[in-house]
Amino acid sequence: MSYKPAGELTELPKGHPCEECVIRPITICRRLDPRTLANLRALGSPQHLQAGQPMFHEGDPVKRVFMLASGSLKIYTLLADGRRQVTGFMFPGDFLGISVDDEYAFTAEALSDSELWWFSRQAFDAFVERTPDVERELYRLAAHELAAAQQQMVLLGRKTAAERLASFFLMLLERKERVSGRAERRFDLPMSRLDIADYLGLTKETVSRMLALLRDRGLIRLETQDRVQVTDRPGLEEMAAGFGEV
Amino acid sequence: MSYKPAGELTELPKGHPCEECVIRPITICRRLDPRTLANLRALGSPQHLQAGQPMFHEGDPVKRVFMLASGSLKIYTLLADGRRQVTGFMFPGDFLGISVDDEYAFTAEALSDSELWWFSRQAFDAFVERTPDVERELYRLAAHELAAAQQQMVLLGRKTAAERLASFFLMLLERKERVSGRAERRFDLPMSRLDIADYLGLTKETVSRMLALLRDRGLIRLETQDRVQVTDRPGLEEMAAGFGEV
DNA sequence: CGCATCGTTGAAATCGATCAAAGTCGGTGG
DNA sequence: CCACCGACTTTGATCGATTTCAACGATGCG
Repeated sequence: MSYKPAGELTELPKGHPCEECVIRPITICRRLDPRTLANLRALGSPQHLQAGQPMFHEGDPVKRVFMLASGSLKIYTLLADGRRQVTGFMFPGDFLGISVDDEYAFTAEALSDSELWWFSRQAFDAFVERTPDVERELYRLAAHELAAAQQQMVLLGRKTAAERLASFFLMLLERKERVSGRAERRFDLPMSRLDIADYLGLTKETVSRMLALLRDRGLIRLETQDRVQVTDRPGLEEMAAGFGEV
Repeated sequence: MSYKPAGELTELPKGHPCEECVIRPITICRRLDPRTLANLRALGSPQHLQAGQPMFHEGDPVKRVFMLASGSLKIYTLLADGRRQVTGFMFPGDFLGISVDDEYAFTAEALSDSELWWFSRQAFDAFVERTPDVERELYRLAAHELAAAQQQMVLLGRKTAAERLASFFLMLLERKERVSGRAERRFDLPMSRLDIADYLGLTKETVSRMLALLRDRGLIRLETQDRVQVTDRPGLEEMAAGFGEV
């Protein structure tokens, strides 16, 4: 195991504006800048995940901290009878696994072949202990994620199926823009229709139908099954905000 | 204005297990112990809110940090056409208002006549700056709240109306137990049926019907319109977990 | 090329929403 | 003390958005 002292993780961009930060419940999922990412590659231990392979399960003890280097993951919780709620997706650069509890309250599973680096939990904790500013950074990230969680509650509690899908697409587009730093017109859907449905509190059939609806209204175009082009962004934003129909 | 230097806020119980901690999106809502509460009463400035009166609105600049001393509040977000999602309720001892952003992304409104104490945002920030352990405490609280937010996503995305109400009741009961430190059989509903509906992503009529259903199944009894007695807790827990019917 | 998986589309069913009316509660004033 | 008023809650009947069930189509891999 090529683990190195956590004290070397000083390259974490503490003052970074971090608008693209994403934290998962009881986790930090954070987009790191490329330079830092390169540094972390050297410090952590690599791990490969094939598409569909779980990174950990609900109830697993929390022993590691992860950073996703390539690929994508879904994070979900199951009810006893199999109903599933996807609570988030992870993309390259996201950081995950910090927790105050002893067990994961969810499962993380690779959507596509993925590569990640990990650090032992206790070493990371020690690093945080030694580096006071990181504490603030973690808190700031958590606060951002709380805001995102609140938005998702509005989506799940009060938005229609079409509004949910429009909101989801805008989220993916905006995230891509924050990462690339420039306006984007298209984005990928690395997850299945079922994954999207379980994220939006719908069924895969409804997702498929709403996809057709957005397409027929000229808001989007499906370049391929897993690639979307936004053809009318203001229209999509109206739809997401609840002005799609009266 | 009787504001005092934030440096005197050293009575915050940093090592406190904090299982009853509640944080609202972009906020910390934290149950403080009675001794600390007494200290804060002396340090902060008091404010009264009558039932129905908003504490602040979405878009207000975040200038203060609040602690609820008595009464209760609801926190909600509105969509453009008036649809409302209540994202949380605040109870005595909860702490609220820490944010990394400059504006509130929600509205907080008193459910009943309430009393709260506030501290200026910058003074509180300065206090946090000066007291490194508080940073960790804040982060720990945020992580707890993220776990709660995830649970709420499962509720809103995948639970039936009856399951939502059962889950909500158990939440209120468990919260009361954490605060009192002993088993409880009853709890109050300071919020209206509409508030409950907007929290659970339902309508007030459905809430009323599900209330009748839980009552008719012998899981609860309505002592008064706003006071519930749990008569079959295992049954209520089954219902909340999704085993109510197959 | 054929199979398996995933996605789309159609028809019927259902849960919760909406519309409507009656009941309850607390407060107010006669 | 009681009658009335208004707001909230409950209950009933119907409606509709989304789900469920079913079949068909597309895509990708061996």
